[in-house]
Amino acid sequence: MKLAAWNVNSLKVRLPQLLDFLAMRQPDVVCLQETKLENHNFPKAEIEAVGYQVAFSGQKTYNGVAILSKKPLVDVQAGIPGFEDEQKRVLAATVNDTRIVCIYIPNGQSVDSDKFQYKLKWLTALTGWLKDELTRHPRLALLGDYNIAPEDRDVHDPVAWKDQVLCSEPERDAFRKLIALGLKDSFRLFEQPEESYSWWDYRMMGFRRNHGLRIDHILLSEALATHCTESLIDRDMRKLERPSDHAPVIATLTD
DNA sequence: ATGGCGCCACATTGGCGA
Repeated sequence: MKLAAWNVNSLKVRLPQLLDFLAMRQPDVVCLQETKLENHNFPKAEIEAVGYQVAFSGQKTYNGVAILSKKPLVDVQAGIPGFEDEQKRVLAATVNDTRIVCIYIPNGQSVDSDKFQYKLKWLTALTGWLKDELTRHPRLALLGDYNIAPEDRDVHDPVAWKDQVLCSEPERDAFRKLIALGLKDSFRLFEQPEESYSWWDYRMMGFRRNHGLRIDHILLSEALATHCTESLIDRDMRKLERPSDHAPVIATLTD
């Protein structure tokens, strides 16, 4: 089973690239973030036409998440239970016996902003819910845009980014609390190229200069991690015309 | 250096992302 996560930065604009990605990589499950579409505008027919079922939770302009799957999606759940949130950032569904949790963690803007406090509260709520979810679903994958670079090696310029949003200690501590639930960062299960990133600023030729951060992740529960054979960042999608600023991340599991 | 790019909307400028 091949799992993927991709922040598309507007599915309306990026639908052709998504269809190319599906055709080229043939993922079994894809978690999308920043669809930026209300549900009635979701391109359901176009995606179903190429062999995927879809579940989505969107809103106008900002946020929005979706799960695509070749196999049926069951027990679909939007949002974190018990956590009031207008922003559409979480979607969970079961595929076969695997629980797929698609997340778009808040950006936080800057460490001294209200949005940063929202990010930390959000992460606490997510972690509390996942602890329960893991007892119900030992086979669980947590995929998406985390807006956290877990370590300095995930940052092109750790000195410039030190204590800045996406790299600060409170955010990295929240990431470690997710790991402490028994989740593995699939990317780090394998030897990887130096300076591997999943997001590059559109500005100042960020991609060409590889000025990036690794903030998109696929975390796997122990039961899934032992079956993971590959995990990579698909930089090819970032090279296309009108790319998303994020590259897809992919993890492959044996059945 | 608070610039730069890309997307969106009560749009032709401002908010937001990361």
